[in-house]
This record gives sequence, structure tokens and C-alpha cells, in this order.
Amino acid sequence: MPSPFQSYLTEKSGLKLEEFELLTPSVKTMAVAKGKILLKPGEVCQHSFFVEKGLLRSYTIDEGGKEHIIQFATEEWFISDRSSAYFNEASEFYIEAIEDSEVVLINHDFMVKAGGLNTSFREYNERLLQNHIRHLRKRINLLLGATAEKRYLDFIQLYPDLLLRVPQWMIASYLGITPESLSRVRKELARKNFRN
Amino acid sequence: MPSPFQSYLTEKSGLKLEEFELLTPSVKTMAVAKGKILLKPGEVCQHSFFVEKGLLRSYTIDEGGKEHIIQFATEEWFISDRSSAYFNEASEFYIEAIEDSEVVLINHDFMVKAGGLNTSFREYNERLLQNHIRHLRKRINLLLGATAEKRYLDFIQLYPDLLLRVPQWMIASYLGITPESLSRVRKELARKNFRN
DNA sequence: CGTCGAATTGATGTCATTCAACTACAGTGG
DNA sequence: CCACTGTAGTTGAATGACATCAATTCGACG
Repeated sequence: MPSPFQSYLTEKSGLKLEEFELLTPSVKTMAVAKGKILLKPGEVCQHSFFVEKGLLRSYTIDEGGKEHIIQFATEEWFISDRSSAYFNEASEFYIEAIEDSEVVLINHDFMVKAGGLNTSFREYNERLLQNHIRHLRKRINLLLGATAEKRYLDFIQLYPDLLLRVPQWMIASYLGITPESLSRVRKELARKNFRN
Repeated sequence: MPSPFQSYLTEKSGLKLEEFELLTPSVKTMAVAKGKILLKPGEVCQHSFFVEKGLLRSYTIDEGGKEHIIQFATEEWFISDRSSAYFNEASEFYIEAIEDSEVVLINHDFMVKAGGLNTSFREYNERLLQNHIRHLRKRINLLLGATAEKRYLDFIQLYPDLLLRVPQWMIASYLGITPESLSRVRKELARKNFRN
């Protein structure tokens, strides 16, 4: 029976099951415990991680020692340091499990072979990249102008499921504000919603 | 004799001159006067613009009427609303000429045909996307933590040439601060540099 | 020379940070 | 089972960074 990764990929990318068989040597599934770090700054990112179960995050630590969360990844999401992997550079970030998780490791080989098998896989890959760009651009727009409250509202709209699984201070970090500020924003929102 | 676009592309993408000939029907060069708007919110972006000469910018206007500059593009840069073009959505931004410019219009057809001719062109295209992602991510990191001063220092490091060509209030908009704040940041930097 | 937008400067306001104290709660080891 | 410890979250007061508003200067260009 197919793994969640297999099902996901054959559905989304048009990769056929027989084709997938050829790629299995390039794929490993792995259990990672909460708190486990899969990538550290300075390392070259060798894998894309596909989350079958659980929750990961990527983040940087700046000169002042502050964390900035780049991305969360729940079930059926990919997470990696694309730039590090693609350009073979030292990564700037951490990838860490927030919950006990099941993760598929996808290496460069997989991508090359899959792309060779199948033009629809290449198209799928481009769609992923384009989607990523759109997402980053939206986030930039928010950061360039929106107040903490607007950013938070946008977040809960986009990721309602994450609200329940991610500690509040991480959400604050993702939004670029302090946990204290987020706490106050939430308080204020609660107050407003009661008056309506 | 080859156009700047042609030279650039053959050099960077490995597209051959003969191959380029086949694509000429999909390419138009165009002079655009300073202030001319090439894309408006609501339109679907039909072209990527390659700047042969001059300077363009892309920006959004938020609910409060404030501009947020997404990108500048000088000679040998591309600018477009990728997401709008790729996903066939209404664009959210303006693309406008800051100087009198010469621009190459590249339509969807061009990309498909060029990709069909040549795998090295596809690779080039992927490199562009990956590069774009890296760039956006760096900017997010700056916006998530760095002060106005750090952001400005980063900007002049990355785009020293733009400093001379772009009005200051646009740089402020790119950095996500007001023109007044940028003026003060610059004053403060000047003061510091004299004392050393 | 006069006009208009860009840039600077000052006074004041606002939003978010910082630092500190306190509560709530989960996990650990006795 | 309970005390102990550490982490998350909340709240308050003081501070800081940047915004806003208004006035002035600067500079390009007709």
C-alpha cells in the first residue's frame, strides 16, 4: 500500500505509481521526536522534508540571539532550505520538529530523476516554486505596512489549524512581534468581539 | 546585430542564436516614458518585462492608500507579477517606469517555446525562480527584526547603483518606513561616520 | 524668477518593545 | 502523591522606535 507521500505525489504531480517505484531508493521515511533538529545553520541542506505526520518549523537566529520563524509545516507540506539545497550554500536556518513527527527525506537525486521521468512532474515542481514566491510576496506586503493586529488576523485566517498546535510565542515570532505584544493583541481582539 | 536581451539570454541561459530566431515573433521591444504604467491592479499580467535601458518599479497600494514598493528593476533585470501571470489571477500591483526606458515584452508563449527548445533554458528559468525565492526570504528576515538603519545599510550594500537613481522616498517605501524616518536615519549615519 | 515636488527638521503621538512581576500549568524526581 | 522546577502566557510601567503633522528649505525645471 502506498505511503502518504506516494499518494500525495501521484495525485498532485501526475507521477505514476510505476514511476514512483523507480525512485524509492532515493526516499527515506523517518520518525523524528519533538525537539529534534534536522538542519543547522552552516550545514548544506541535503533534503527536502515532506511531513507525513506532525509539525516542523524553520527559523533563523539573528545576531541579537532572537529567533525568527520562517515557516511552519504540517501534514502534506514540504519544508527545507531551498536556497541552500539548490545553490549548495551553507544554510542560514534551523529545521526542527515541534511535535513528534513522521518525515520523508527527499534528496537531490529524487528531484533530478523524477524530473527526467515525467514532464508533468517538472510542471508540478514549477508550480510549487511559483506558489512559494506568491506566498513570500504576500508576507512581505504584510510586513511592510500592516499592524501586529492585521498580521495576526491574516495568520489565523490562513492557518486556523496551526493556532491550536503551535505555541503562542512561535506565532509571535512568525509575525515579527514579541510574545507580550501578541498576548495584548489577542486580549484586545477578544474585547472587541464581545462588544459586537 | 543582437539586442541586449538576446545577448543576455544567450549568455545566461545557453539558448542559441538560431533558437532565438524562432522566438522573435513572441518578443517585442518598446520604449516607455517615465511615469508610464505597464500593469495595474486587477489586470492579469501578460508579460515579463526585461529592462534593456532605464528603471522600473513594482508596487502595491494598501487600503490606507499607502504605496509599498515590491521591486526595482534596472538594466538586465526582469520585472513582472509572476503570480498573476502564472496563475492567471488579477494582479495586485502596479509596474511603472521611473525613468525613460527600453523594455522587452516577453509573453507566455515565449517561455513555453523556449522551454521546449532547450533543457538549459528550463534550467535557467528554474535558477531565476530559486534566486527570486532566496531574495524574498532574505528580505523577510530583514523585515522580521532589523531596525530601519540595518535595513537601509543592507539596501545600499545590495543596490549601491540604485541609490543614485531612485528618489529617497521610494527607497523608504521599499524599506517599509516613512521618508521622514529615512531622512533621519541617513542623518544619523552621516554623524556617526564623521566621528570615526 | 516662480512653482512644485523632494528632502529636512522639529514637536508630538502611537505602537510595539523591554523588563519585571506574577499566574498557570506540565513534567520530573523524591 | 506532592513539592520543585521550568516554560508559557498574562499584565503593568517605562522606554524606544518609528509615524504623523506641520513648517521650512532645497533643487529641478518650465
